[in-house]
Amino acid sequence: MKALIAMSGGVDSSVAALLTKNMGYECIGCTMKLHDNEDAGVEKSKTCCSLNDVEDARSVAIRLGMPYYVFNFKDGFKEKIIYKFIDCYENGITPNPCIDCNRYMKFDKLFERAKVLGCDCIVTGHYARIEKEGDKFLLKKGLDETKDQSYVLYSLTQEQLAHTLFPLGNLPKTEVRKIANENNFINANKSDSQDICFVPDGDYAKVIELHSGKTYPKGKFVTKDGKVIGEHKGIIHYTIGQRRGLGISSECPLYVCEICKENNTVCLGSNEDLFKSEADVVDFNWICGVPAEKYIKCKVKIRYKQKEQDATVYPKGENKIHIVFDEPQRAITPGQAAVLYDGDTVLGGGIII
RNA sequence: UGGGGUAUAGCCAAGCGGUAAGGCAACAGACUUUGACUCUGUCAUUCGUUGGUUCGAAUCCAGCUACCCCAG
Repeated sequence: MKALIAMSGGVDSSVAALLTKNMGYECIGCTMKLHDNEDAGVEKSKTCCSLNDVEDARSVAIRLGMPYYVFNFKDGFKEKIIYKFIDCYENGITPNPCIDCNRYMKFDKLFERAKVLGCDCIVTGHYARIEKEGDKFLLKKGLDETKDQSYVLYSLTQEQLAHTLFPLGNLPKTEVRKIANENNFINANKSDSQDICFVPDGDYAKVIELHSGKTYPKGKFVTKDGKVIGEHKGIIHYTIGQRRGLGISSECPLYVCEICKENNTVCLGSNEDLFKSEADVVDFNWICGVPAEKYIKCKVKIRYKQKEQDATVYPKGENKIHIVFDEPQRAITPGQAAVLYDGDTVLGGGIII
């Protein structure tokens, strides 16, 4: 059996590579070159695919005695992730590029590449599990609840699940670090990645302006009854539920309640104003391949790092659902993923509109 | 121009003779493979200004300045 291992240069994928090799697979290590942070004039090591990261990945691959390649996926990444990211923000929507990257890069382009190289499966360092039940593959949470990444993998199909390995799914993060240390991996104590990889300094709006070549017009901050209370910096700077950076002082903290692209306005209100009980979700992927036949009671996560919430889900055709939460949820945000769980098992997920 | 009122941080604001609360904003950390939320921390040696009274003044008194209101 032959495996293509996606190595970011971090601890997780390095340990995943080791474990895959130990399972007896013939392994090929690779790193996807997705963008150039160096171009943006930033060199920060906390992100994926910088030169340093490539060197770290290569170092581990060599130590493990496996061939190692760097794939240039910059064009595809720009097309599928960065441009979509920009498009969302321009329309007052808040994207999750990590999910798109998994979907279009790791489990599509890289998947294709694996086939070309004659690999039977691809391997990543995600904290999630794949189990087979009958003739269906199940996507389950990582055993380490604090690191579980099943949320960002909801788009996987049966075909992809059948040819994917998540060697870290059963391990706690502490154990992964320990294995890395025991094997003297160069990145054993490297900090976890965070922030959007193509936005290394946290200023995503600047990156949008850089890539789009546009500037975005200022507009009005309004209250829900239409009163103008200030000027915003352009709608790309805001997301639902946001408090920081509004620059408006008032009796109580103000939060972004609504972004209106048509009027170029941002509606502000209190924390209470953010709670809603229903959401519509499109582009929905049922992991098992077929929609539920009727409504189901399950748990739903509407953002990464949120405890899943009880809800009733109504399937609407092949790839849409309507969600009614038992308790109103704070800041249900268009563009973010809603992922359904039955216990540890991911039922599916889609994009909130 | 008369009469009255108010001046405390970027904004709002407590303080009423004993050594500058609090909220909002901002900033810095923590958290986090998205954006957010959240949490922690920082943020007036000085109270419009100049004098006076007092052991001690943001607090009391007087002048000046600015703004607001009512008259005209």
